[in-house]
Amino acid sequence: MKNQFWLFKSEPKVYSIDDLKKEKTAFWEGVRNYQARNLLRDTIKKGDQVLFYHSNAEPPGIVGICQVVKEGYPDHTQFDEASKYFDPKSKKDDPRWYMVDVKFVKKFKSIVSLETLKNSAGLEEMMVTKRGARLSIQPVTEKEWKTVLKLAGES
DNA sequence: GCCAACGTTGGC
DNA sequence: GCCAACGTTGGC
Repeated sequence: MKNQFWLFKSEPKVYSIDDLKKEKTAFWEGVRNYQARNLLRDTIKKGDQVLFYHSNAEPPGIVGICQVVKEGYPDHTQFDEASKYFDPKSKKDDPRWYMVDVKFVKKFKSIVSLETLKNSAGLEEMMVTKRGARLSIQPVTEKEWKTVLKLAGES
């Protein structure tokens, strides 16, 4: 199947593009929202490309690209009592939460800020530009992907 | 730090 | 199964 495009949000204070650059690959842990879980478990495939978005940042925006290297599997932090992502209601034989693995691809020379996204033609329907769009894993169209790369000066 | 938006929980 | 209360997200 043709690769799909996504946008993953992360708070840079928790996990930034620089952390991923340093570690090369990472588990995308801690997603605790059912809609996002369904995407991680069922829809996101190996090879899919991902815009890395910094939320709760100054400024918020897209800072780079990563790629899915392992498809959805149970998020081990849900069973770890020491983790802030621990979920006492999740069963080992019926895990509630899933994660994927991603690898670093590139960091943009400069951030494509949320403000820029909102002011760019062709991105009017992009989920992240809509108010109240809190979903941390969002689908991105190929057209939106290309537009963002152009804005970043990377295409 | 405020608060709007929205998801989840729990009493009934 | 409704919905009020509560918690979280995340821009500003």
